[in-house]
Amino acid sequence: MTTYVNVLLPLYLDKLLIYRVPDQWQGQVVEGGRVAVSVGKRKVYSAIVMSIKNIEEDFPDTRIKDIIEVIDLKPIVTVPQIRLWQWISDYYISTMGEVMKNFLPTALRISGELEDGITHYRHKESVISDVRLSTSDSLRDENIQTLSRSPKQKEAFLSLLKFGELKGENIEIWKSELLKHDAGSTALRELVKRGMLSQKEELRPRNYQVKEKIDISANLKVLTDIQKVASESVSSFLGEKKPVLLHGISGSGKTEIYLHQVKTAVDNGFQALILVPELAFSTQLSKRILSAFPSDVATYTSQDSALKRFSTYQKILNGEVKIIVGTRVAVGLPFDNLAIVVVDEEHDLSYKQSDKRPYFSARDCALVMQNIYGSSTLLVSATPSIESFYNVEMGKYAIVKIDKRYNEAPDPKIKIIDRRHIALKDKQVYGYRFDTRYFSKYMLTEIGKCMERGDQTLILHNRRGFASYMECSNCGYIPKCTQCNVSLTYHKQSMMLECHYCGERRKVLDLCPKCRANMVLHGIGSENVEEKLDKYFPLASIARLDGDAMRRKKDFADTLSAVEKGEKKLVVGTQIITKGFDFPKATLACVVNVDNILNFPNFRSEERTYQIMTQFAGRTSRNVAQGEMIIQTSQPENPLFLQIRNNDYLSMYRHEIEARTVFNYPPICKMIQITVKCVDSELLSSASQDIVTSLNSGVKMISCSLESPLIDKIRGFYIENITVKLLKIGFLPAKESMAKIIQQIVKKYKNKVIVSVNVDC
DNA sequence: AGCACGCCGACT
DNA sequence: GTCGGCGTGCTC
Repeated sequence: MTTYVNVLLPLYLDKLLIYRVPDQWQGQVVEGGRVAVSVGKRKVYSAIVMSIKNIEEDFPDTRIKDIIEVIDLKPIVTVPQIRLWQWISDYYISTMGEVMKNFLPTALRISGELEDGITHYRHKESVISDVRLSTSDSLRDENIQTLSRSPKQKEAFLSLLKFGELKGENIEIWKSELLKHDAGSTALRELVKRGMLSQKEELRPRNYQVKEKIDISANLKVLTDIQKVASESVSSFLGEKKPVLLHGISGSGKTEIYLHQVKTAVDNGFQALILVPELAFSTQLSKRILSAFPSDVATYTSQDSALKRFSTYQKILNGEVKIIVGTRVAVGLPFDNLAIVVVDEEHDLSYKQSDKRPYFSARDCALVMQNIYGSSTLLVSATPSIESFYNVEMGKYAIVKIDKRYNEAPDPKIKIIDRRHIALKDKQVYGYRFDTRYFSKYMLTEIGKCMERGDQTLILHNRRGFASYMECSNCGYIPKCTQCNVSLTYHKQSMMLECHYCGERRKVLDLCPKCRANMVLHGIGSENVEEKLDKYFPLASIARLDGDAMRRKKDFADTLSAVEKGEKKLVVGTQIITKGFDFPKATLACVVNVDNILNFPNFRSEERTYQIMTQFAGRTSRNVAQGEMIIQTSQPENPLFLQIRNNDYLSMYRHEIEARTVFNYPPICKMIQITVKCVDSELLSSASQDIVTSLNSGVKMISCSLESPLIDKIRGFYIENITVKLLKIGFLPAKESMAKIIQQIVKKYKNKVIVSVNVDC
């Protein structure tokens, strides 16, 4: 009788591998636990045991290796968790190995190599090497006496007594812990020399407490009458196991409502998951959620340290934590009795993983989790995604609306300015030529008034850098990236031309390299907006919050706290300033050029513009006073602006659904994007043409079109997109035939072109 | 996806 | 003679 295991490896592999369990590990392997195995010639991985088989005679295949060791005696994954992973792998046309790689914290993996037949590897997580210090408890007073003339050593010794734990006759503590409590390492060395301390190197479990900073005194607020009514109808729909879309304007207290729902679940002994957008963690939102619950709560995001993620993962398994506040990766955690999944800011694009496989949507996972875990789904937004609202209209979701603000603040006043007239009309007033092209007289006047009031102004500009591109005034030469088909962005502060796609940087050119004529600047970036405003309002202190500023974490935090304190009167920023930061003193929001967002070539750009504008306007309504938003555009006749002004979500929705029906876009159909990349443009076009042909003959679909994207070359790879539209079939995996054909194609063109498939993009 | 194996050009 | 280019095929 021999035991074999089928294991899942964190590799791009769509099958399980079989290993033999040698006698020494008999009876110790467990389904859902990890084993260490060697793969190929020299790699060692930790693999998850998916099934165990006992067979009378030996397996015929001689390639089968033995497992190296058993790592877990208890499962580290749960059955529903694996079912969700499997759904993600099937639906998004990925592999289980990749899904595992995406969701299993790195600390639960092994790194190692096989050398000369000997395995050198270590568990990243379980133990770290530390020094255990101990001192005799009975000699404590005597020792303190002796140390009276060595203040440093005495301090260290007292810390040990204070923070150490009593173990039999001795008081013990880990050295690394003690060093955190004002004990110097020299002092400790002396104490050891004097014989008052003994030290021993030991392996220490890594799973020590990572405490969240939680304000225990804070708790859930009592709901207002309006909130109570909404909360009760949410409860009753969720009771019927219907997903609920909670549609409430900003400032209506949606957070309080879902926190009460979460509390109910946890009070009944269940787990709860609150999903938040990626950027929400630098904002008030996560602090507010964390402060609402005195214990049982942990965060889980890809920005948390590996150690912290490991610790949180274990705590969920051990039942030490009931509530998870996390970004999209948190859907892959080992829940087992999950009662509710809340998706806050449900429309946010960061719920879709778009930078690496699997290209999953955490919002859609939340709905699938309802089938897997039996949990309820609560989607929350002030500006729901068209998809979710469509599902309400189709009767799949229930909707609960709140139209009233918590503090009864009036709607912000929204003014639309025609950019086409700015240069002509306002030029004479200011006498400048260049500068007045970008700010209307109205906008500048309002900013001035806002400053006089002592309030803050937020200025949104969706482009980083100083100028979009440089051009030769004589021959029209434009500096472009060598690796990507885009013009380089001019960054004045660093005096560099930078590619926003691959990061390539070059020195700024003063003269055209071809004809030695002067170079001129075109387009305006956030750096330039900041500079221009500084000219108009020389006495104001201006903060810039954009990707460039955010890269330096410390500076960003400093700027943010200055902004939150109200020290900065003008705040210039890219999209991040529209998200959940609190600007307590902001009463004016300006959009320099909304067309940058609106003209983005994507079928969702109008929806996004509506969402961003509404969210941005909401930044000014934290106050009781009426806020104002000014939007500059070259197409004020676009009905979208009327919808934004009137806060008329429904009209926007109807308009969008009509357009998407005519042009056949989601949510009317299911859309899959296949991206084909290759360094050789000829090979690329023949391969992608071939892919379209085989899809057309093999899959039943509405349409399949091939087009070059706007940026058709990035990092030296030429790119073509194939857009496939299929009939909507809910959350069933893309038709098996589709997946199969795509897999065949990927195989056929392997090492020639790179094919990636993005479902529901 | 990695990564090793394998078969042909320019070098100490 | 060898180093190393990247085409091909496998991972129990």
